[in-house]
Parts: sequence; C-alpha cells; structure tokens
Amino acid sequence: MTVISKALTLLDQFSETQPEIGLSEFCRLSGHDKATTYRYLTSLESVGFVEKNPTSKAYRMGPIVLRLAQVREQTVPRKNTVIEPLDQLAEKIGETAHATVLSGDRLITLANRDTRRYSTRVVVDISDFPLNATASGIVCIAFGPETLMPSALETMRRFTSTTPTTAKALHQAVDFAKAKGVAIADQTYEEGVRSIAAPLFDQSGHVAGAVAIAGLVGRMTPDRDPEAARAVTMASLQISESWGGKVPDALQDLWKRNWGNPSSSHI
Amino acid sequence: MTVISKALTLLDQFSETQPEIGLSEFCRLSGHDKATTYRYLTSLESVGFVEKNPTSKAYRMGPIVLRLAQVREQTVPRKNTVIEPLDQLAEKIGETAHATVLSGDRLITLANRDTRRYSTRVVVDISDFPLNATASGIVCIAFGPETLMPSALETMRRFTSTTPTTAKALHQAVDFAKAKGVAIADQTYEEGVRSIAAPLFDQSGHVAGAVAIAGLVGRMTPDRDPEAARAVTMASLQISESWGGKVPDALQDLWKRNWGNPSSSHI
DNA sequence: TCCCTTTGGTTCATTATTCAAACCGATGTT
DNA sequence: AACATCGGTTTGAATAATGAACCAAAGGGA
Repeated sequence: MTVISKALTLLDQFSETQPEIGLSEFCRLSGHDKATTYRYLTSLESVGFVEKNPTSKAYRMGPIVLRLAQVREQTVPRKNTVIEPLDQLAEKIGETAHATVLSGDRLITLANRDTRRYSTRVVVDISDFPLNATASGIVCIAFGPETLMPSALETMRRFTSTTPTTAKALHQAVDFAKAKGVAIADQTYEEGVRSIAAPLFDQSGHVAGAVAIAGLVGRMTPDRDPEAARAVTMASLQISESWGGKVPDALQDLWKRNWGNPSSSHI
Repeated sequence: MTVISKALTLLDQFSETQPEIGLSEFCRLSGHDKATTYRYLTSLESVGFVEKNPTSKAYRMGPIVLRLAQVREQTVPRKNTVIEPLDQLAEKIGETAHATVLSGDRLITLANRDTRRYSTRVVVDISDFPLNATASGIVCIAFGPETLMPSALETMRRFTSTTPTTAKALHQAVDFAKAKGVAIADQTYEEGVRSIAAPLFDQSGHVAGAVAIAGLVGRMTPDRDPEAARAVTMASLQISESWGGKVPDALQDLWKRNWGNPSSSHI
C-alpha cells in the first residue's frame, strides 16, 4: 500500500447514495487519521479528483474523472477488452466463446472467438440474439433489467424442439439461471449446440451483456458444466472489470457455492 | 506538489492520440526519474487507474475511471454545476445569465438566473434557441461542429429587423465571433435585448453549449462589452472545467488579446 | 450562560519514502 | 560483435509523509 493507492481508494467511498463526504466522516470510512486524510484530500483537490462544496466544506467527486473516462472509452473500446478473455475462455474449454452487449431490449454480438482444438466446431453467427432461445438471453433476463422478461415473452420464437416458447418454460429457465448464476441452453437455438452464459456488468453496476461458451452437445456434456461454468464466470469477472464494472458480491458468492472457485490462478 | 498530485498528473499524458505509453517515454514526458515513475505506475496499476498491456508492457488508462465518471455524472449533474457560475455572472453584470446545451443541431436551455439589481430585467424563456438569432447560437456555430452552419442556414427565421437571415449576414456574425472569441447579438432575437455569449466545452474537448448574459440595450451598451465579455468568458472557464472540459488554449489567448484577463481573482 | 462535543484545519518530531545514478537482462540495429 | 534502448531493480543520502496532540469555530443541551 503506497500513498498513491491509499489516497485513490478514498475515491471509492463516493457513490450514488453518498455523493458528499466531510473530513471527519472520511477518516472514519477510510481508517486514516485526520491529518493524513486532510492532506490526501487537498492533494486530490489540487488535481481535480475531488472538489469541495464551498458552503458545507464537504468533498465530492471532481470533474477530471469525466475527461479520463472519455480517454479510456476512446482508447480502449469495449470490443477490444473482450478479445483476450474470450480467447482464454475458448482455449480453456476448447469451444467457441462469444460476448454480447445489451442495447435496450436487444442483445447484440460484440465479438466471438474459437479455438483450433477440434476440426468441427460451432460457428456463432447471430447478430441479434433471441432472448428466450439463448443462454446469453436467459442470463440477461435473470440478472438484467426488469423490462427484459415482458419483452422476451412478447417476441418468443421457436427455433428447435426444446426452445422455451411458453411463459412457464421461460420462467423455469430464468429461475435456473437465478439459482445457479449462469444460464445453460441445451439445443434451444440450434440442434446439437449446448451453451453456458454468465452476465456482464458495466460501470453503472447493471447488466451490460453476457459472455458465453457454445459447443457441440457431444463434447459440452453436463459433467463438464462445472469446469465450463468456472471458465465463463472467470471471463465475466475479467470483462466486467475492464468495463469499469463489478460482478455483485451476491452473484460471486452464488458462483462460488455452485461451481467452486473460478480457477483462482491469475488476475 | 505532493506525491499524489505528481502521480495523478501522469494520467494527463494519456490522450486519444497517445493511448499507450511505455515507462521510458513516461519518464521523458513527466520529467521524473525512472524508479519513481515505475513505482507511481505500479501503484496506479494496483488501484486500476492504469493497466498494462501484457505484450508491449506499455501502460494505458485503467477501467476504474469509468466507474468514477459514472459517480460524478450521477451525483453532480451538469445542471447543478452551472448555477453558481451563472449567479456570479448575473450578479457581476447585473443582468440575466443563462446556459444552454448543444443536443445534435439544437441548442436547449439548461438554466437561467437573474439578479434583483434592476426592477426591469430580461426574462429568457426560450427552450429551443434559434442558431441564427441568438448570441449563444452564433458562438456555437463559430466554435462548434461543422454541421451547425448548414443546419442554421436551412432553418433561418426572422425575429426582429436585425436578425441575420441571409447567408452573408450569418457568416458575418460568425466571423465576428471567431475573431473576438465571443458572440454579440444586438436585438437579433428580441427588440431591446442585447446579449454576449461564450462557448462551453465538455470532456470530449468539443463545444457542448454556451453561456450568455442578456440585458436591456439601454444598460448593455457597447462600452460595457469588455467587462461583460470578461465575465462571460470567466463563467465559460468555470463551467467547462466542471464538465471535465477545457477551453482550448487558442481560444483563451483570443479572449486575453481581445478583452484582457478575465478577472483573474479566484478559481 | 456555561459546558461539552464535533467540525475543519494545523503543528512538529519521528519515520518512511523518494531520488538519482548506476546496474541487469532482454531485444533489437548497425 | 558492438551499440542502443527497452522495462525493471538496487543503493544510501535527501526528502517527504505521518499521526498524536492542538486550535478555533460552530452548534446543542441544560
């Protein structure tokens, strides 16, 4: 822990529910003493990371972060940040991995990557993912905005004999995802393809999309589910972080309980 | 200059044109020695302010700034940040001040504030500012996106006898603004009202709106223009900063040359 | 009114970090 | 083979951060 990291973790105290924080409260929240906290805050203020409410003398998030976020968004677009985690995921499981982004009530492909491990592999060539028929769709309904379920119920299409096309079947699939933390779709979009998906979170703290692995039923068998789920949740952690988001603790706990530690090897 | 401010100014080196910077280059850019720069960067990395490209080992803006910007945007909305500078502006000149935001090719009122100095004062009650007939509109055409001029030429309406309604007249007004750094509208929207406007810049570095002062012709006489221009440009500096933006150096120079120092008293 | 608490802000001897220059090993270039 | 440059590490003298104690001011009760 250097001075820099200590000072910057002060900024984590700000949130939508706690926009202004006074000196004394900062001391309590951060655990540092008053003099140190004061010096940190005035330093942060001098570079625009916090600003002081002149009347209440409380501190709030400064304007410079807007500029920095703009640079981040411009120089490290979301699409680029998913490539590496997707490659790792595809490589680990030996199947095709893809990431999608939620745009309103639609789920759009962001990127997909496969491995060369098998000569036959799944090609994911969907631009607009049906919410009811894909693991990515189900997991977004389960953990995303409330509006998704009614929207999905309205536009349900049948793709295979096992596509959930009734409200009951859809609720069942969503409830499974809510219980397990990931969605599993067994040939609901295409015969012979089984896939597992986990939700992605962005800087707003909400679901921003999904990451999934899709493979042939012969290889993506249920006994490999734990391994695949761990890999998919690992990818979700990585991608969500690079989007400035964080997988909610409750969901991380759910994953751990159901699938064990997501291969806690490296970052 | 504390450690914190020194470390954080490292982040200013990143830009849209320079998204990744290596250690040696950072030393050159920041002027610090290698060991210090390295420690600063690893500290910044540990809290997510920068991240390292694993192959090139160069540093780039980290994802945490996305979250911080979200908090800033949520807790300190733009509308709130203009109130205080507007009040100061209105108080200093004794007329009505207002701020507008550019949304596509339209200029929308964000807030307006007046003083009690005079019993008669201008009430600005426009929701959609005509680009050709207001000082705010002219200054946005002059310093904002290229698309504004054609859009303005298309929708030119006449409000008073002096409203610029020909391409020639509009270009003349815009050229004046480009030369002076502010736009002056003498009864072009409403008889008896004269106003001066300066552009506002946001985190993207582009014009995001305008701030203006509007008063009765009898009081807002040309001999008070320098005073009013200084006050308006001062307000622009404050508001732009609070939006994570920065008034371009070229424009600041222009202001200084034409109107002198914008009352360089306090921040 | 007085007393007590809490607020933001400051001081100074002690302690930890920073600095600059030299050094490593790896990766090109000439 | 010689050279330059890269990211990263080490060194002890120089410099900065630290935190308990301290201020002044602003409430809040009684």
